[in-house]
Amino acid sequence: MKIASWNVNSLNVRLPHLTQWLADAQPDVVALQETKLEDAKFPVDALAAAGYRAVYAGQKTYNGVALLARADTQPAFADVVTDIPGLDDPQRRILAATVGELRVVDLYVVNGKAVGDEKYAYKLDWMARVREFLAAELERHPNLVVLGDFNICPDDRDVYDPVAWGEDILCSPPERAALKAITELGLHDSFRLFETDAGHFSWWDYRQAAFRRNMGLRIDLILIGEALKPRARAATIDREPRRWERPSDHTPVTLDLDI
DNA sequence: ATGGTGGGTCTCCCA
Repeated sequence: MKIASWNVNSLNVRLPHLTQWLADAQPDVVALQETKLEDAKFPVDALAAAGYRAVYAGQKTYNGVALLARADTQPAFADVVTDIPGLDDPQRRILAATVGELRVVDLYVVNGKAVGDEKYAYKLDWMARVREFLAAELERHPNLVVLGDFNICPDDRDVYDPVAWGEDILCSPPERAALKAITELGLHDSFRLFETDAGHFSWWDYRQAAFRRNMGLRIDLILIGEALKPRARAATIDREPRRWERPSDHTPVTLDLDI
């Protein structure tokens, strides 16, 4: 099966891109971020027409996450979770569900704005709470996939100009440590099982013709538990939708699993 | 250091 993650930056604007990409790439499970839609406005019918079931946790204007699964090949979603237990947070950034043999956790990690900002403190606290949640999920569900927009570059290979970027937001040592604390639970960055070179990115700023100049970052990740590691067959970053008219600033990342 | 572009509750906030 093929599993994918895509920050669409407004599902309202990007619905035509999404349905085109679903038809082209034929993923089995898709995690979306930044849908920016209230649940009542989620395009359930358009996605059903495209062959996909959906679960979603959205809000107006900001954030919003959703999971899609092919209706013809995948069973209904089960055990849906939309909040980190014990965290009272109105921001819709997490969505967990079981799809057949897989437990899937979709994350839209806090951006953080700038090192030292109050949003940065919220980011680090949120990551620590997510880590606790994932530790519990991993105990219950060995076939765990954690994917989404992590808003953290794992290391300097994931930054177009690591010297210029330095220890700024998305690359600061505390952010990287927070991500490492999650991967050290036994969650592997699947892209790095197949590609060790620098220069592979999933996000490019809209400004300064960053995409054309490949001035990007790799911040969209698909992490898999130990049990799934031997089942991983290929990981890709599909840059094609970033070339389309009026694109999201992120492009889809995928993982093929022998499952 | 600044500003560039794009999204939405659209002359401000967020990324």
